[in-house]
Amino acid sequence: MLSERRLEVLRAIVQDYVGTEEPVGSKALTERHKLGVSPATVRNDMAALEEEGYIAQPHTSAGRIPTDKGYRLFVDKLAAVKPLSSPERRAIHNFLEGAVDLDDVVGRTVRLLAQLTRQVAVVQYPSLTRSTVRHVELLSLAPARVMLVLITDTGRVEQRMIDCPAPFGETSLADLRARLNSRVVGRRFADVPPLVQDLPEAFEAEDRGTVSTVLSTLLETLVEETEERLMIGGTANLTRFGHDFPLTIRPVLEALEEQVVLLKLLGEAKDSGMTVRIGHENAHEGLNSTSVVSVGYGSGGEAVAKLGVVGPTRMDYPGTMGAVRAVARYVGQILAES
Amino acid sequence: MLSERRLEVLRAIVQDYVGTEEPVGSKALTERHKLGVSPATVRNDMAALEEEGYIAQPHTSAGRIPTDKGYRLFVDKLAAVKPLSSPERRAIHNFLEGAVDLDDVVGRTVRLLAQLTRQVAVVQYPSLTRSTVRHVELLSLAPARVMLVLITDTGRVEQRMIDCPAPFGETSLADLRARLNSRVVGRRFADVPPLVQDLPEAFEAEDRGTVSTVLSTLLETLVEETEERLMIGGTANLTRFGHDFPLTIRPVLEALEEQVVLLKLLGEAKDSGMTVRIGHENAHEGLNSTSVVSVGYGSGGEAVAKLGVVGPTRMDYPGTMGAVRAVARYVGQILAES
DNA sequence: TGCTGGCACTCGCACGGCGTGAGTGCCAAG
DNA sequence: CTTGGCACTCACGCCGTGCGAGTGCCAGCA
Repeated sequence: MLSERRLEVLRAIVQDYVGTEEPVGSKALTERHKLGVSPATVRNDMAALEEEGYIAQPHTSAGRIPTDKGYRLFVDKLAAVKPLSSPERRAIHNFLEGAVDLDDVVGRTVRLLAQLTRQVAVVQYPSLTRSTVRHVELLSLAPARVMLVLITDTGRVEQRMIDCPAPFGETSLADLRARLNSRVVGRRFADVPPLVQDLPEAFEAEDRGTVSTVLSTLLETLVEETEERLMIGGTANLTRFGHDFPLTIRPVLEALEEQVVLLKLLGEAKDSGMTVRIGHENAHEGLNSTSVVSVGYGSGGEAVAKLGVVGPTRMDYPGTMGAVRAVARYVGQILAES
Repeated sequence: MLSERRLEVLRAIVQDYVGTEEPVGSKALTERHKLGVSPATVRNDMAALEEEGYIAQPHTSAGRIPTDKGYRLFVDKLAAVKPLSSPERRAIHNFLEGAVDLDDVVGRTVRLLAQLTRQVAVVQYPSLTRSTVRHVELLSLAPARVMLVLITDTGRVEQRMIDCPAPFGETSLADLRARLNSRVVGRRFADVPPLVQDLPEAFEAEDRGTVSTVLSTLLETLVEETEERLMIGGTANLTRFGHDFPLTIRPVLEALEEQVVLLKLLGEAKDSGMTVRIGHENAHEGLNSTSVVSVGYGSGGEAVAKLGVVGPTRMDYPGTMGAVRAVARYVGQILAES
């Protein structure tokens, strides 16, 4: 177990390195932090910390920088999430307040988060699986062509074109629309399937094929079409990464373009509470020199999607975590209102 | 007027510089191209071209590189758009063929274009103004709350929440829905306003306020909500820009994040035919060292939106223009089919 | 008049040696 | 266990040099 002071030294190293982006030495440390000991002592502590793998030197006889393991210890034990100032909170609220629809909410959130953290922001659209049905609409576009429109409580709208096996009359359509809505409105997606299973039986034999087709399309939309979408922003902040550019930035940009990768990334995070993945903890290779801070958000008490930021492992964890948490809360609030 | 050979020299300079990314000298030129004259002659020609402002030397006694003006002359007079190979065409077609909805079409297009040109691709969603109405749906969510859903022939779906001035019955709603659709389905957006103007008169006095509200929301959606959306991709290709990184890439990433800037950029392009804006011809400062190749595309013969790529001024213009034009054609085709 | 080979000149760039200084590890004393 | 002292180590920046690609000019030739 590391002594109290050694942890303090680690904390100081992380803070200084995050601030200056330069390896930090024993002398500079004692000058900037009142540790109450001499540089020589700090050197001993540093040697111990290095032994344990919490810090490393880029070159012999240069200062130390934290390792992934060091950052991990820092966020787990040494860092308190920094709450935002109240002007900041107000700014967030005002900024999100003006949103007119779901796209706008997500768009504003992503810009806000990018600006606040000065890093790359990722916001997942509220997931379909956990939300509830607000309305199902059926439109007859042609005798044997129906459009299914699904509206969710988070304001998301999905539409599907359906080619029916047989012509389907207006009255049957209205009947199906009414029955469908009376059964599923207000229900969570996961609960829908058993509720509509027996619907075909209520119809004439000739219509049953179409009803089944519509139902299966609806279920597909609910389940399979839980293909999550997301929005990213603040990629320009990547230029602040480091001086050794192309090598660092390239794989990150590539990873960000692969929505699949990002979705997996967010998916791996805990469902509740904040998740911080540091450097090599990220499965995707391109993100090995970045950290991802993510958290779930939702309209009710429950999380329906996740948002977060991607930045260099050398980031201001307390500040970033504070911003991410605050934004998630406010977005949840906004979603609940609309 | 420049002699035939001098134009030929300019063409050779552009081609070589695009290929090697290095200033090109007289000797190298004569070696790689059979100009039939000696380096000394080429030197004289280069001096003349420099005099006219078509090329410049980065440092005294280094090779020449084309100026914006030089590229302009090149694309206007010296370059033929390079048609794609037929395997490439087939690949485009196959890749776009599988799209399931509008988002998917746009997403695939942007990835395709980025991959093909190895640059940043920008695709505008089909504009609302020029398309036609496929269906208007009205849903009663609460006694005085109506949702308006607009479906366009390009597959786009827009929804709006409407708070009614007075409760609005199901029958009135059905009535309005029927009348509305019979008048506007198949119409171009621009033609809709006069067609619905007198609709309120057909309703009871108590409903007129609501009908007016719905109509004005619809018109707003049609016109004001022509706020174009767009999708970008291939930002990772920016890393191939140059060696003097952060300075070059930063403003470009920033510009790309501002959808407004991009929309203006595409808006400035000609409505028909391909537009190439080179370096400082771009109004936005961050894009002064990039060129933008854009073209309109549409489902019918007419353009409904634009797409293009953003790359370094030092780009393969013939190839890029060929790819952009080909992709635009195929997308138009796909849109017409669906 | 226009093209060519020759020639002297320029200057960016890569290379190698050198001095500097921040930072380290070790040690002996408090 | 802490502290001051001390010798050692490199990364980094600076500078001078040589090289070579490229230029401009000029005189000769078709």
